[in-house]
Amino acid sequence: MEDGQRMYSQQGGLTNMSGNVLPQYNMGQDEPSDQRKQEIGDILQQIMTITDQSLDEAQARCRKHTLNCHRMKPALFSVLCEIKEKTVLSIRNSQEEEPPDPQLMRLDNMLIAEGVAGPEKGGGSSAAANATAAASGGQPDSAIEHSDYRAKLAQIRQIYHTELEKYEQDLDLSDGSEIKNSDYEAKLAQIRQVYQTEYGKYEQACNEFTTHVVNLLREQSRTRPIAPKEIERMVTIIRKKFAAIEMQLKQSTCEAVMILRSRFLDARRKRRNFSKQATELLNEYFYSHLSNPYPSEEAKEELARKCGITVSQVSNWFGNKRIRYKKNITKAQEEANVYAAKSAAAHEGQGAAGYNVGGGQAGMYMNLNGGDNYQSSDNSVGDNVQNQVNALRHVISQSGGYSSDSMHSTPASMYEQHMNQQITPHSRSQNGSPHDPKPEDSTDSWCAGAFMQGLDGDGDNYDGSSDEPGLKRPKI
DNA sequence: ATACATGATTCAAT
DNA sequence: ATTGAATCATGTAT
Repeated sequence: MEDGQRMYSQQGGLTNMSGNVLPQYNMGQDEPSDQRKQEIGDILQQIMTITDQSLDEAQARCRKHTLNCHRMKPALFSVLCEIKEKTVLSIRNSQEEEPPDPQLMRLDNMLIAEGVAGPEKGGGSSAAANATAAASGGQPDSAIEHSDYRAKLAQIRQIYHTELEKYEQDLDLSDGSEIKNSDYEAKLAQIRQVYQTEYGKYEQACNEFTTHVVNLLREQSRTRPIAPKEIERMVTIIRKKFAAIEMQLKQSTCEAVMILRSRFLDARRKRRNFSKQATELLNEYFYSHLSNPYPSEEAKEELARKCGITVSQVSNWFGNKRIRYKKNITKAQEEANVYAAKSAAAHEGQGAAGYNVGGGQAGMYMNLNGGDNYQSSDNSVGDNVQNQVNALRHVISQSGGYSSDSMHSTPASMYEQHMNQQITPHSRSQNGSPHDPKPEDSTDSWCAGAFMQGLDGDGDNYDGSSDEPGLKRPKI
């Protein structure tokens, strides 16, 4: 802005200055006739006044023409150039070459990171190419009037504003509620597309305008002295002004991406419980493969299909299940131990008869699990037996939670099976998915067993619609 | 209001 | 790439 004004005023000043200076030069040259002097005077007059007139006046062109055709023109022109040469030194040959705006760089980086402005992903480069092509191609010829520029500038500005509005509308991802994965992709693609279109337009407008101005200056340089450097400066000034628009565009895009992102993540965070049936199926699989609860990819797919959830969700579920099962087992073991010890001390013989299977195994598993340190909420495993029973029951209900009513057919056999495996460690098999990832040995490799027996837990599963939220587990 | 249950995410290890 | 572990965030029960 400041540069522009300075430049313009400088040019204006120059011409005025020439008005002061020129006569001296002229006096130095001896002119034969009064008529010539008269003509020169006219020319000077024209030169001096031409800057006071708006160039879009109709006669401007004709004046320029007459001026150009005047036989004294070359001489005057050279003189003007000479003068300008001297004055132009003060033009502050600021090369500056300021480093790229850090904020712009930041925005650029982010856009690239989000895949909005990246080089590939299609579209971007071609849009730019189109823009430049259009800019260089759609160039009307040199003589363009001032008003044209005004109009053009106004037009550009208007386009910019309307586009910005439209853009912001697009960003309004409305449909407040759920955003699914596909939605996210779609919206991101949309943003990218809008951005690229806008950027293309921006570039086109910038180039067009720059070319116009350059051409105008070239045209004028036939009449008044304009150094190539000045034109350069002009171009950089224009670019700078357009950079503000560019910045705005990029900023808007960044904001859009951020909004989209946060909303998407929020939506993704929402937890919907699986259907009762789904949980049942999962639990069924889990407990019937307790020795090796690592479903193969195919098994996962099947489970996913049956449960109406995604494979990722199945993976999530099994991941959570395994770890929680294990945790609860240890908890149960600890507490069962305490309980067993206490009850044994209390009434020697048949102490924890009902749990003794579990208690007996607990020691085993305890060894396996070594010093486990999950954050037990209350280790105040007090003296109250009832508390412990409750705790145990709770734990058990957690672990075996699925069985409730519909599974009456299997539990015994399942656990039996499991127990057997306890005893014979290297008995993979079962439905054994042949090459499962982890445990080369089913039984004691992954936390081994459980002891939840006859106690049924209420598989506390709630109902919920099963949509397809984010897929993270197997991040492919 | 609080605690718990549970699906999802993150992070490191392999 | 898959898993275990920790953690987050939310829905539900108390």
